[in-house]
This record gives sequence, C-alpha cells and structure tokens, in this order.
Amino acid sequence: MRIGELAKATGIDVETLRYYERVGLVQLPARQANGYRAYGQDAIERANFIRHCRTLDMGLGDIKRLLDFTSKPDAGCFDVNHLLDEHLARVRAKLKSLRTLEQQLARLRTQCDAGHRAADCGILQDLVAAAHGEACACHPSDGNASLSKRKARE
Amino acid sequence: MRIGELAKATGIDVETLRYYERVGLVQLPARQANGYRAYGQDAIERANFIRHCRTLDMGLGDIKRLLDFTSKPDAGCFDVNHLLDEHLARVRAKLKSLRTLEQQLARLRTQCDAGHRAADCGILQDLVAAAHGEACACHPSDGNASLSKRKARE
DNA sequence: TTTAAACCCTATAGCGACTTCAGGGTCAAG
DNA sequence: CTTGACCCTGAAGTCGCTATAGGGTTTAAA
Repeated sequence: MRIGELAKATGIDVETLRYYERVGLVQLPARQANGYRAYGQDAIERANFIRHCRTLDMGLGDIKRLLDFTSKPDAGCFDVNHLLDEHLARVRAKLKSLRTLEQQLARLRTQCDAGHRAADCGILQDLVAAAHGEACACHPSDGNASLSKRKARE
Repeated sequence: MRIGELAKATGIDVETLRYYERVGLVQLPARQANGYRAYGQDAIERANFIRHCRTLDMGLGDIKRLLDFTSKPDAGCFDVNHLLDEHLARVRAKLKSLRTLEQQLARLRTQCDAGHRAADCGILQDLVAAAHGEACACHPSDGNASLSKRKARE
C-alpha cells in the first residue's frame, strides 16, 4: 500500500502521515525500489487508532504513550486511566471557560443590532468602555482564558 | 511611561507588548534618549482594549480590524456586527464539539475502573476497536473536530 | 564608589499540529 | 512523448505567544 492509499483508507492527509512519521508516531515503513513508502495492513490499524485519539483531541504525546501501552499488554493500565482523567479534566476546564465566553459574546452582541455609524456602535463602545475600566456587558469573574501564564495544552 | 509600567498597568506581559508592536497591533511608541520605549496614557487604553478582546478569545487579526473601526467613527458598523457574529459562531461550534467530546471521553473513562493489566484495559480495547471500525463507546456523528482541512481559528 | 539587582534593548528559536512551498523524481494513459 | 497524478525531501509558514542569548542602562544599597 502506498501513502496515498493509506491516506484514503484512514482519512488522514498524506502530509500529516509523513509528519506523524517524522515525529516518531508511526514506525518507519518499508520502501519500494523507487523510494515510495510501502505500508502493510497493520499501518491502517495504527493510523486509525491515532485518528480516533485525535478526534478525542488528545495530544500526539499522549497518543504515543497509549500506543506504547497497546504494545505492552502486561503493563498496568493505571497510567491509561490517569492519562484519560487528565485529558478529561482539561476538556472540562476548556468547556467551562468557553461557556462563560459564549455568554459574554452573546451579551456583547445585543449591544448593536442595526447597521449605523461606527461611532454609535454599542459593541465598540462596550469594548472601549472595558479599556476604561468602566461598566461593560462582560464581567469575567472566574479568571479563565486569561492572559496570564498558561502551561497546559488547550 | 516605560514598557514595564505599561505592562503593570494593563496586565499584559512585557514580551507580549513587544510582540504586539512587532506584528503591528500597537503603533510604534516614541523613544527616550537611551532607546527605551516611551508610552503616553493612550497606550494604556489601546492595550486594555486589546487585552479585553483577547479575553474574549478574538484573534489578533480581528482585534486589529476592530481597532481600525474605533479610529474611523464615520464608517458603518455593519462589519463590527459581522465580525462578532462570525466569532460567536466559531465559539459556539467549538462549544458544541467540546460537549460531544466530553461525553465521549466520559463514556470511555467508564470502560476501565481498576488498575489491572493493560491487555485487559477497557479503554485501550475501546480505542483499538475504533481502529477496527467496530462498535466503540464513542460514535462521533457530527464530524466536528475532524482531521480534515480546517481554515478557521479554533 | 562599586556593585548588584532590576530594568531595558534586539534578534532568534521554540511550542503543537500541522500546512504549504520549492524543486524535484516516477509512472500509467492517451 | 507528453500530460497528469502520484511520490520524494527539506524547509518555511501558521498562531500567539514564551523563552533564551547576549548585551546595555538605571537605581539603590553596601
């Protein structure tokens, strides 16, 4: 199987597959005489595993760790649980801050309904008011999505 | 006012302020004899505007556009509405896909409660099953958060 | 007066997960 | 024999910072 067929079979872009190879997520495939990559059926399985994990928004590092687990059947699965718990926590945190954000934006959106002069635009006024520290449609209180240092993946 | 004071006044990191300058989001400040940046009061206002928009998760390009509007009071504010609508739509789409994702992950998490051998781990089994296209705890049906081309900012 | 901390400067590289581009080689059909 | 679809490598671009290297300046204390 050539890389284009693998791409079609898995829904992963050709460039992305090569990128996964470069960062060590998929093992180096055999090569045909002309230098083309030659994949076996197992490559589809592995690539689909990666794809599925990516739809779950896992990072490539996490996926790599999971792939390692699948090839070490006798290891404890405590770490799998832990990895998933952390990921779930990240997703829930992001969800929470996104819900707040959506409300802020929706409220801001109500400030201007018609197309009039920018000088009278309630949205702009509201945003400028925030720059003055005055009352504003949005009152971020939980400190989420802030500009401060964030280490965690979003 | 020097850059450190501006940073303290706005809560934006010094490096980030310099970065904003580099990408043209804030205008070039005057310089002292020693080469230090010298800001006026208006810089605080502009920087706070940017900060507020960033807490609303707007992209720097969008913020630039909004800043342009604030300096063109006679322009129509149709575009401001439009920009905000698009941003809101992006946020809502992301919210929807995150909600689906959270459910998928939570369900997946129930597959394994104890620390046993990785070979018996329900989570891994489930993920591998997905690679086979078999039944799985997660059934992504809306196609969100897919691996296909996405142009939009997340 | 020296010296150390705290500030400032520029330029550059790194992050994650790709995407795109430049500049080629290979292969089957018409 | 040429066109077009596919393949290759390596490098740079995306976004919004963050960090690092390698300097210069200012300010306060010892």
